[in-house]
Amino acid sequence: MLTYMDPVAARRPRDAEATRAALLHAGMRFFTQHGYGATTVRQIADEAGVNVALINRYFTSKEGLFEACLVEAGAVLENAAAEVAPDEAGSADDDGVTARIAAAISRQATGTRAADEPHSLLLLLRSSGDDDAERLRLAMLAGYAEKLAGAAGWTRGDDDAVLLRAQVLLATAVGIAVLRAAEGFAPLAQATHAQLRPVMRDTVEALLG
Amino acid sequence: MLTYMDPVAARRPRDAEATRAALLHAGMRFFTQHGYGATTVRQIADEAGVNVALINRYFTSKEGLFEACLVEAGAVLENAAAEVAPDEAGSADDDGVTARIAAAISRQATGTRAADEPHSLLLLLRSSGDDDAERLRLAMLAGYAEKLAGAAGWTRGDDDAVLLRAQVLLATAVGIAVLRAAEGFAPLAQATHAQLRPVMRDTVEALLG
DNA sequence: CATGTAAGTAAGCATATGTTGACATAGCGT
DNA sequence: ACGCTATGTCAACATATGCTTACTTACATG
Repeated sequence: MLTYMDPVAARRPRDAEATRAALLHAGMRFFTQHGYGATTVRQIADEAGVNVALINRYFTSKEGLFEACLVEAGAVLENAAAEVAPDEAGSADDDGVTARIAAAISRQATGTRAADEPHSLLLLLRSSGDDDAERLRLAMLAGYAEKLAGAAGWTRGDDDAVLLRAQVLLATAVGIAVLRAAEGFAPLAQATHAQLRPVMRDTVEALLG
Repeated sequence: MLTYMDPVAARRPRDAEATRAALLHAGMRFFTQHGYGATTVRQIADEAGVNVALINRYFTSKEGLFEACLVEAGAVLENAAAEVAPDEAGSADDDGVTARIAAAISRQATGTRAADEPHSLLLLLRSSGDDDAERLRLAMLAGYAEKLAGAAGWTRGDDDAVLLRAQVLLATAVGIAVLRAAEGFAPLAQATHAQLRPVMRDTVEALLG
């Protein structure tokens, strides 16, 4: 997890860690919004207020930066998943579980991220064409779905039908993120947590209840 | 070396309409799969087996081709929507409606399109950055959601809550399309209509029932 | 202060990209 | 057969792109 610093306060001169973080942040923003191929290294460097060559210094290549962004997005998502399934394993309280999942998904979609903070789920939908990155992002998405299924009592080796339903639930979360990214898609794009949660509640209940 | 016309392709005779269609088809494939910015006009022309310059002849620019692709995707989607809501307005048979919607979404996701046939919903998620194209794709997505809501009895001016739920349903369809595009995302990516339909049945019931 | 090293900069290279304009040719009406 | 026009080809352009190389500057350490 990164702590993004105030870009003005980030004037700390010659701080390798800070510029690395700035590049990572800018990369996530652009890769999420425009995809890998449509993003240029100069855009990223400008956004980060940093020289272009430093991308290659710190991340070897554009591709390297992209993979680093994927890993970062995965870490963010890991946190979100932890919220869905607290590790107290004893909770067989189905009603509580579905409610918590619904709330988590709704909050993740409507969550007040800083305006410049990219939505991690969206980054995981972006492809660079590179096989390594492809496997990485696929594994993260699959892992997230398994975590959802796990919250409903599923474990590896169990019936695939449950996992399929969890993946459809993930699909809903993904679709909401995608459609909300399109400004003007009312009422979904402007829906608040209070409005979205009951909808998700019904959806989760239908899929994992 | 002169690249004369492919001798195997039997010298397609000069047919403006055919090459226009070939370019449109190739464009849809590439724009859908790689996005606007990551697709090059030379890729499209090669795929279509046609000279690059013809893109500009028939569509003015890469941007023009993209907009034409959006319109084409909208037309395809229009057909799919017609399947959801046959125009016989008298059907207040809620159970039949939800079942039909679920079947239509499932079929749209798992449908046996030719392998090279792009999924229209996915193209509508791609952005070129151009404002006109942006409005176009947004209107198409919104229209599709309204059609879903309409199948559940909603009409313009009614409670937004119903439209919101229809949009979440559309989000599910979108998310499924996106995740199925990622090869290896089992079991969703390999799910058949028979497997997916009951899942969608429950989802639609929960959202619009 | 001197100096070695980490951090940052500037310029350029090789290739890719969208677009254009001049040219070629097939096919049709006359 | 002749030429006209729609259709298609080719080469070039201006710029964009990812990356490397040689250079400069700040800072910690002696």
